[in-house]
Amino acid sequence: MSWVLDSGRPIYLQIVERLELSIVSGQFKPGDKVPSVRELAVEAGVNPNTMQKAMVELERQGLVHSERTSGRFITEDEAMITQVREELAKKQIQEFMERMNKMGFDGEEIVTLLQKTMREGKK
Amino acid sequence: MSWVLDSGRPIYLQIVERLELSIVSGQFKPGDKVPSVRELAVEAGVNPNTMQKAMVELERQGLVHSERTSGRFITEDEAMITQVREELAKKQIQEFMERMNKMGFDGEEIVTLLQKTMREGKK
Amino acid sequence: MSWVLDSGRPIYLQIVERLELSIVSGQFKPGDKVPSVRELAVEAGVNPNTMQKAMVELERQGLVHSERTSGRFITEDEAMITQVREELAKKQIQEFMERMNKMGFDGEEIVTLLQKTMREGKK
Amino acid sequence: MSWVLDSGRPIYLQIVERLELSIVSGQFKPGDKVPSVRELAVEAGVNPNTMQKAMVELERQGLVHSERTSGRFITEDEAMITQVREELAKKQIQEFMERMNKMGFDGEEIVTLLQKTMREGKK
DNA sequence: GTGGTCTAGACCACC
DNA sequence: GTGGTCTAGACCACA
Repeated sequence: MSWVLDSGRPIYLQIVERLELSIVSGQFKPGDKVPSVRELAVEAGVNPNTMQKAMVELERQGLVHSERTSGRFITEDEAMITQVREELAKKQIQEFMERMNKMGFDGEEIVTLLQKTMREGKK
Repeated sequence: MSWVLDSGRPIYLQIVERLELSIVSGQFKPGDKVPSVRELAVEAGVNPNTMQKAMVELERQGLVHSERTSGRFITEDEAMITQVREELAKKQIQEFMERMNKMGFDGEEIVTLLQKTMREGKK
Repeated sequence: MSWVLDSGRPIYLQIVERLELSIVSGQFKPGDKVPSVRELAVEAGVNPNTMQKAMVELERQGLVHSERTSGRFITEDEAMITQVREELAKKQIQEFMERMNKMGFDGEEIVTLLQKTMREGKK
Repeated sequence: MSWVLDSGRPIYLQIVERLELSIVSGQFKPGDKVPSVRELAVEAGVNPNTMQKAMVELERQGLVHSERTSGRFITEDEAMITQVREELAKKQIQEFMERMNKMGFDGEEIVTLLQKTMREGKK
């Protein structure tokens, strides 16, 4: 048993993930201007370079694009956003099932529990 | 947007969770002797006080109990373990659904995707 | 007429290009160990971060991969190298033809001159 | 591996080359008046002395000549222009072939690729 | 020793 | 003001 106590995860990747979520969940809409690297860095309490690194990654994925002097913008390619949304979902599902499996729940049990939880949630 | 970058979560609680998992998943079995606080602290790379705090919490829950002179042991009350197992599962499920909801997936979609993932996993 | 006097080109991209050439031309062979970021940075007279940025780009392309503690290595996927070789060639050709066109040479003339140059080169 | 990162090439020579191109490509026509050194220097964002040096070189080559009081003019000797055009072309070709050779393409391959590129360009 | 990450602070080009 | 690049120097995990 050797543990990494949370968050050996690079900050810039945590930021990337948060921004991906903001985009696929519609908090940022296609075409929206993204706040400047410097602003975001201050908000997040990180160095501008770290934020920059995160933005570069988002750009590589095609979720945002930068206009030299006017800022960064969310892609207007909604198919791209949908695709990322599905990738993120898949990742969430796999991690979730891994954790559940580790606790000894098999697929059917998971589905059953999930449906039960949903039913309770509706009440 | 104001961010806490990962894990303001107290270390000892992260440890508690990991130990709970080890127990409900059967890595530690009912009646097993738990390694000494010092050993565990070294393995986890944390201060013994932190590990101690984690053990106290597990005791409070009833998952382990200490025999004054001979050390700590996993509870033999399997019902208790089962109960914790289900609580943990419920927590996982709720967190999972929260994250999925945030991405705009509703309950039905989640179940569908999950079943699809299971089918793929079997191949 | 507004000029950028050479090399507004980022250093890290110039480095990337040089390394691509070294790889596709066989100076670095598949599986070869790449000198450490720090060594390369000293040789090139740049900051290690700049060299790191270049290596990350090469990695993204798949031309090299890094082994956490033992260093970086040229990919052994020769098809990948061949592909990059062809991309680089295509780029060279297009830039060349653009320049020649700007001087008023059309395709046929270019080929003719090129063949003439080759014949002279052989003497 | 020891690198000179781009363009130790003197600025005035880079300018000379650009002006040669402007002439042989017909942007400046035989007999045209050349803008003043000051104007050109401002456009290019260089020191007037640097631009002056470039003009002197062009004069040496015979591509422009200065009329003491009325300014500088492009030569009307079209044969001279043609000659320079061919020299520039030759230089381009040689540099191009050098680069391609370095990547391991031989003459025939180069011609083949070039013709292929031309065919694609026409579509 | 390796790669990877992060910070702090600077300069540039563009508009 | 924006994004982009670069330097200098630090710390970490891994083995």
